[in-house]
Amino acid sequence: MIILDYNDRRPLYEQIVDKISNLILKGILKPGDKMPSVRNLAMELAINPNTIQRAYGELEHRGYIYSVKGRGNFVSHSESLIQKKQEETCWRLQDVISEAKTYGIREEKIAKIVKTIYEGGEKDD
Amino acid sequence: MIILDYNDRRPLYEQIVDKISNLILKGILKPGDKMPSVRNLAMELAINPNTIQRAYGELEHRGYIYSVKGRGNFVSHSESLIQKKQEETCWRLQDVISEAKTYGIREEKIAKIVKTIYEGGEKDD
Amino acid sequence: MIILDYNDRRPLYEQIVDKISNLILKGILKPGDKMPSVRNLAMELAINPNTIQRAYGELEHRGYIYSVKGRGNFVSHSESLIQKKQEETCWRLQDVISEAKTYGIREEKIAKIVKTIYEGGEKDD
Amino acid sequence: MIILDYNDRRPLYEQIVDKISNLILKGILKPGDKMPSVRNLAMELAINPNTIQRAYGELEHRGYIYSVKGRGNFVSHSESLIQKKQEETCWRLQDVISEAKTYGIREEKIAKIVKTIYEGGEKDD
DNA sequence: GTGGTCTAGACCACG
DNA sequence: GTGGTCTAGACCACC
Repeated sequence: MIILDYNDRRPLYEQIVDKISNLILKGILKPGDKMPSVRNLAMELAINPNTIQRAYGELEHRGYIYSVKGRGNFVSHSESLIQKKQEETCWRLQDVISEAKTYGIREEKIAKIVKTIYEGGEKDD
Repeated sequence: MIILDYNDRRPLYEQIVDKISNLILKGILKPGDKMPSVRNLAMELAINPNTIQRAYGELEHRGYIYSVKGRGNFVSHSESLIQKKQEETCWRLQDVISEAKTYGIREEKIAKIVKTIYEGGEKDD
Repeated sequence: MIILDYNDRRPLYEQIVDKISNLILKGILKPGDKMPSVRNLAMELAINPNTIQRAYGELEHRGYIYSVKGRGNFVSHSESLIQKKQEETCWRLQDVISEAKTYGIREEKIAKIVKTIYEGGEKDD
Repeated sequence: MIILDYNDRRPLYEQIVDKISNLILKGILKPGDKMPSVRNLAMELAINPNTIQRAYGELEHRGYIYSVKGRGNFVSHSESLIQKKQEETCWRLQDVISEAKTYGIREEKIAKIVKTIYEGGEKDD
């Protein structure tokens, strides 16, 4: 379900946070679902439980999951999260498009990219 | 000419590389121009000369400048660089737009963002 | 009668101790009343009987209830308990008010809060 | 400057976060001040550097400090923080006062406590 | 079995 | 020297 990239310069725990929060935002992990236990996921990914712990801590901090001692971690019943993600994505869009303009990429080129993505297919990291 | 952001979590040398390469790509620093000396720039930015050295090294590595022993560093007569930058930007565009699609941002929304950026002039960090 | 909050980070048994001791202090459970049996309450709350057992143990330890072998648990004929609770609350009052002072909350503000609470009736978690 | 209480049930890192954020809110640590280095503070408190690291991480997360790699941690130029603290304190005030009412503490009693604290002295944990 | 905290010690990147 | 990440292994509280 999660694949770590050891060439990625970002820390492992951050990769995990990203991957899992995406799974939640996309609805693959649903509110109330039980997350894999810290130790299990650590084994599965062949990394130290502390690293998972940290990722889960961050996810809890950001409101994606909540933990119940002695029971496990669960996906939270978040609502506004998807909205927040959308806003953030809009900011990034503006950044990249401004950059594109600065370096002389033509407006039509962007339109074309948008079109191929929204019509054709997918691309799902 | 360059302002460092100490809150930025990226290393200083990377910020400098970014800023200078942008100045070159935008044509503000022109091919053949002499770069400020390592020691001068270090003084001006109030940081360690090692850090400038490293930034210049990286810039040379990427082909933005070249150094002449005993004379200083100079902006390269690069052409393919801007093209490379454009390609890179295109990849980022595709990434972000795919993400936008995934999280349910509508195609028109993006078109609108593109339009406002390409019509009104703005944003030139 | 009791609602557990799985988001609360405190242990379940502590929540139960709190809730029940409050019911006793408020006079909703009266001295001599029979407590629900461990197994019944466990079923009702859909949790492990061990947890109830532990809560009852703690309540007995604090003098809120007493147990009679083979017959069940009963609310104590406590008097000093409410006094103890009052004292404890006074300490907390002092703490919070001192803190309020430290961070520049004005005396009148507190007076206002006290007034609204003691006049309007409210808040009975 | 900081004293740890090993009897306190809260984790060490949380105690540290509390203590330091209070020092900042009270103005004892001023914006821009350099924090003690992770290793130094760890030595001074005779605990593991990781624990300090975690406390600093949390403080950064909450906006009290910011870190510059290779340079150190610094108190941030926060503004709204004190306001946030005040609001939080107000909520706690309401909680405790409601509780006081529930357990039959008289309004005058509270007024008296407030008065002695705001007139007489201190109490500064 | 679960999560949570802490220690000890290592390694990296940055200045 | 600084902060940041990760591992290994321990111990605790809770269920």
